[in-house]
Amino acid sequence: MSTGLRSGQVAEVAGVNIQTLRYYERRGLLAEPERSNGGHRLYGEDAVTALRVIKAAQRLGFTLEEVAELLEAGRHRHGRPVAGLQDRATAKLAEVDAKIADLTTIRTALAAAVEAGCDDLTVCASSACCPIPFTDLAEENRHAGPCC
Amino acid sequence: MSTGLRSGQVAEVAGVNIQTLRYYERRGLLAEPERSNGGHRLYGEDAVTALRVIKAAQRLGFTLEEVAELLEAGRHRHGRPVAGLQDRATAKLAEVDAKIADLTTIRTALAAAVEAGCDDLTVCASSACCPIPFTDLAEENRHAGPCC
DNA sequence: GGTAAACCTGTACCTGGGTACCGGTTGCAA
DNA sequence: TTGCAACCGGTACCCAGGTACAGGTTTACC
Repeated sequence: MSTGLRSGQVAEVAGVNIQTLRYYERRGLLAEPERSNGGHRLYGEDAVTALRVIKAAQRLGFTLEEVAELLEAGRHRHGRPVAGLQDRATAKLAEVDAKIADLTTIRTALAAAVEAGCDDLTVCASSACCPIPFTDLAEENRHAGPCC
Repeated sequence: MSTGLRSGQVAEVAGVNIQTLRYYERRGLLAEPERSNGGHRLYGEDAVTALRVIKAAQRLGFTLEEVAELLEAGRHRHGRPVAGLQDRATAKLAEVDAKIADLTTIRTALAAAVEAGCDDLTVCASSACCPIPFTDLAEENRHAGPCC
């Protein structure tokens, strides 16, 4: 049996904190590795791959909870696609689109404020000529997303 | 002197929680209002405006801390523009642009994964034909922003 | 066999933006 | 005047995704 990588090495290679490894293990994202006689963790190369997958999924907008489910499903899939991966990815895509749209609105307002040379927010708020759409901004729900 | 609005009314009109009013007061975002003899808060109409400003600024991407600074600066400006409002808005604009760019990258990867009908992330990670750019995703720093 | 670095577990803390609960007052109307 | 809703201050808790610290063991190298 290969001796395996120690936690510090895995953390270094994957660019994460050692504590994060243990955190992911607790959260069920990372399989429990072998141990040395003394109880130190000994990881296989696959742990590094697993970390890359987690990081990538996170970047794609999945929460750790969702990543855990996806990985769990992958663990006992038998040739079949992971339940809902396609659906979830499609839903995420819609979320990302919504976020982009929202940020674009924000961007427009911000650009207008810069353009108009806004001086003081409080004054702006009670001046008719300020381009910042205070009311609209306050009204749209804050964390864009067609979410639950 | 006008009797003023009670906290429940302000909260209702501005669409925030009563606790939030007190929270903003603690954070220095909302001026301390008058009090009734019994110690109940009595707000003027301007409090509602102030809340709209805060909410708008938040939506524009400023943190409460930044909003507090901006308002504080506005409080003792004497005709001059608020120190740095233009600069900060411009910087925010750049941040927002960076975020949009980042989300666009994400969107592309996500769309590719959907398009390719990806089945299982773990399998994808070790298959050369998967379009998800695992390495790139993991490498780009996670919270897009040219920030500090 | 000594010693320093790496590792172990468990628990507490961090950020940001609030929200909830508690036991005790006030305000207002009938 | 009595009753109940609204309010008060203070403190604790929520979310996600980690990070830090304390105090004790193990590993690795000389």
